[in-house]
Amino acid sequence: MAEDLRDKLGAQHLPLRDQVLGALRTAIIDGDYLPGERLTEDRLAEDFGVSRNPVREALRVAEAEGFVVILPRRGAVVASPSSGTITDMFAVRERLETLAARLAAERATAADVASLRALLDQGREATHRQDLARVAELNSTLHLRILQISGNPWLSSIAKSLYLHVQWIFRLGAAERAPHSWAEHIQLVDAIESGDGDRAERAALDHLDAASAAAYENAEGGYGAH
Amino acid sequence: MAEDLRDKLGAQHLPLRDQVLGALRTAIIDGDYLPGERLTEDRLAEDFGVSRNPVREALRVAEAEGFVVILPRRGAVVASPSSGTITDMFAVRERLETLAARLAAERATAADVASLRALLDQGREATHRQDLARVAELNSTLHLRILQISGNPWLSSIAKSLYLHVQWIFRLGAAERAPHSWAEHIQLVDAIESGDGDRAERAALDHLDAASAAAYENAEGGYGAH
DNA sequence: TCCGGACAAAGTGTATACGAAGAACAATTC
DNA sequence: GAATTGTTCTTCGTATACACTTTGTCCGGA
Repeated sequence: MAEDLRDKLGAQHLPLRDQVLGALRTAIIDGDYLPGERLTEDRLAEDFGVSRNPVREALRVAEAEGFVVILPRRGAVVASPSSGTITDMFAVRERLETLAARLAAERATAADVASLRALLDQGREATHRQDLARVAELNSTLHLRILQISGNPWLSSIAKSLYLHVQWIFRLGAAERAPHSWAEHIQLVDAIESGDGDRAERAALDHLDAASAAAYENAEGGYGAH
Repeated sequence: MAEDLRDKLGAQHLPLRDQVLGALRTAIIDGDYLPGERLTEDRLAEDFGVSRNPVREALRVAEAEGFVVILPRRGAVVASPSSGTITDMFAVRERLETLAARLAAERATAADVASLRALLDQGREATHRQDLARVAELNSTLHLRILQISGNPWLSSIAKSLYLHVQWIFRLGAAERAPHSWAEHIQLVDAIESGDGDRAERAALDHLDAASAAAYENAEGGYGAH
């Protein structure tokens, strides 16, 4: 994995630390670095083809985001999401994503709704094609888009971070939970379009409950809480 | 301000980056560094008596926490909380702190309640003594303690970060909002002790509404949204 | 006076090297 | 076998260097 990441990183010219952070997040979410795995600075620096400084800066942020745990003088390890973590995360998500749905319903413009519908269409199509990776991607995009439409930057950034962790947990369990969630998505977008905040909240809640149930099922497979 | 901070930093032996981060947060919240003020790495390094590296790492985290804004190749400036920020923050806090109150009500042990009551007592006493700084401190401690009792680390860490920003906004407006909030606090602790989640949520909501109103009033004074 | 561009200064982004100190683990000693 | 001692691996922090951007200044020309 050292080479492909290094190549990708050379291309753009965002600060290296941000590229490293992005690559690190992705690597963790994708399971390239497994929970509990030790991440020494030298190793990461070599994997990403950069010096230790950008790595260190990326690690601190990754710690703040909950992807790694840093033990002073002992270094960083990939965090280990436990089943307790899942419960806690969904409890918070329930509060935040329902708020996002409400705000989105109250504030969405016609263009916003159109962009959501477009994602829905693409999702249906991708589902038809059995393109699970694409479906998962559209799923994310849809959620993130709703957060953005909510127009509350705090809400958006916090919920986004939580959402990344949800994705991580699903990936670890190797499940996609693709097909059955689109019906819920349609409900949600309909509710947002209606402008009815209560209804949007309810739709979001239904969706979350289903997602939460799936997460548990998925976790049963056991990627280890330890 | 360089000297006193430097002295404090030398004492403990947490990683320097964490000490710097703490000192930086405090300096920003206390208004030692004002919104919009430029924070060059060299300047901070000198203020805190450390080299650039720990400063840089602290800055990245401070950015993630929303205290500073970093523009690539242009450096960091202290963030400028706008009145929109206040609205947005309280909308999120309303969702999260009510959840915290509910969870705390459902999970608090007798010892937990006792520790809250102790804080309440100290608060009443400090109010009597007109020791506003101490009152503010106890206020924070109480809130943070409730978050901790909620037993949800995600909730706790997110709400804590938001709470710091609320403090910041109050400090910028130079208001303390000390006396009148203790009655609400007592209601809240009573509700937590009762174990009634709904009641605790309601109490937290009342408290938040009052705090939010005060924040607006405070902001009217105008520390500038720009 | 105002504009535009050359030039200098300041500051970030990144790499590298080095020393000190802590943690983990193995080897050795009693 | 338990305690002690070394050794090694790393992190943590400092210092230094340098390329590259951004910013600010100064100057000449319209």
